[in-house]
Amino acid sequence: MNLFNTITKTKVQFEPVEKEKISIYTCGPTVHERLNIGQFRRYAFTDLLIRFLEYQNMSVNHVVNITDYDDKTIQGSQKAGLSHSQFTDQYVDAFMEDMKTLDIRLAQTYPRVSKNFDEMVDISRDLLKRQNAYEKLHSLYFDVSSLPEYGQFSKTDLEKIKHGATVDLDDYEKLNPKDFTLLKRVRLSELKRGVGIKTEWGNVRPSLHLQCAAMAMKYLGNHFDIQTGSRELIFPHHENEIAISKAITGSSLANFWLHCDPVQYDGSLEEDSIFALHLDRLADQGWDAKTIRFWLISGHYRKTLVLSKKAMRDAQYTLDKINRCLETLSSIKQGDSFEDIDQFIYDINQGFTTAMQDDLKISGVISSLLAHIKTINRHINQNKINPENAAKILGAFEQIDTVLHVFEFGKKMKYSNEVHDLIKERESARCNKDFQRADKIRLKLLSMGIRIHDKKVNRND
RNA sequence: GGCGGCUUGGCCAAGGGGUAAGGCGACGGCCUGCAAAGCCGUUAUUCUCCAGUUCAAAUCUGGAAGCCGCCUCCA
Repeated sequence: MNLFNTITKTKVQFEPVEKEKISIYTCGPTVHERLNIGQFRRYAFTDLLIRFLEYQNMSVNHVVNITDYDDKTIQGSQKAGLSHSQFTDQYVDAFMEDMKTLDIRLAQTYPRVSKNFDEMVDISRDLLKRQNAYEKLHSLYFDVSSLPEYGQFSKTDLEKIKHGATVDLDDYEKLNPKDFTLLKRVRLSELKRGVGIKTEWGNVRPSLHLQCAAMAMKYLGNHFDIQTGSRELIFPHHENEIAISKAITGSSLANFWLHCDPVQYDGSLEEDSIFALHLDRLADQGWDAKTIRFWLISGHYRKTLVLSKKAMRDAQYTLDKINRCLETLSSIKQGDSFEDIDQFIYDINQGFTTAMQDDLKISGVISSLLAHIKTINRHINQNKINPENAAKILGAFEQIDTVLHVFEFGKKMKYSNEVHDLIKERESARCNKDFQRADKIRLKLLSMGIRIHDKKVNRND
């Protein structure tokens, strides 16, 4: 399998450190607010990766950190008048709930920053000893000049970056603006609220870079397989994480670094900004969780994904098309035998596997699926599929869905009695050629959200 | 100001030296009581623009424009 590795900036054959036992770290959320839909792309593409590795019989140990201790959570809890854990717990719960809704495979571990301070302090001490870090006014900073390869990962030329472009340099006391914070001394007001970890340098809180580096090393070791994140994390966050790791162990932490592109929102979903588009806001607008999931994974992870009403509608159309076909397959009672069914099943599997192995090329997956759907529909039209054939095909799609998790199988329609009666009534009206009445019932059913497809299985759309 | 990425039909999206997959939409046909669904067919002489290399460029090279990301406390 090939993956695009940010270290080499090319697609590289993926070789696990330990055969069939893959370790993956993903930069998790800061729990000071509800995540918006765009922020889930990172987890969605990682989900696709993990489930595909598992599809290929590898076991995956996945770690996602929870940043529950930083400026935003500290300030947020103060503002809300809650204890730190009261404040962060509600957003951790919301995050887990949303992950469940999006059917994203749970990680093995969700370590919290607030429970792993010791390792962060240890690393800082180590860096200080190795002279990769220095103390200034009760804060610890990483000395970037101590690491010659610093900047290579993100292709950053330190001579050319504009210092203070995104932060106010007056807030820092670093020797060199290029250096980054490891441990930051807490403010007096924060100290009074009990914020901060006691160390030999004073009461401090860890920087994001130190947090991720420490937890990745603690839970997955000094050298593991894959770290995933979003493109905007490459610099400075991942560059700094790698710097910490290189200074201590000489390794770049993960062998493979994967980054997804951002989500762009066009403003067509009842909110001006994507920040207001939480998962439940989309649900309120009638978008199904599987549709949202399909939209999230349906664009290649290294391409900008557009969020719009049309994009959601397109996702739903495509998904419906596939589901309709699957549903028809499952209702086949008799038919002629599908010629070369085993070859056809093989093609379905190959189409999927080949595309996924090429850096998770989901567009290839979808176009292959749709081509096969077309073939299946053609055979159904000609009555050239028998129940055994249908079961085999459904089995192949079920296999694929262990990775995608978007299809609907054997969705048993729980029609109310009223609906049942209406459908029956319409059938008899049609038999009696009372089409006016039949059409009226069809309209009524439609208003109830039920679409009638004659000569096919009645289904709820 | 620096670094990096992207730009393919009305829209979404493949292809990455050999003559433009697929989906949505639109149009025509089959099926249907009519629809819907499904099937069949049509829909880019051309890939943001300009120049170059080549027998051959959407694909390679150089330049321009537009959009996007990052520039050390957003993760």
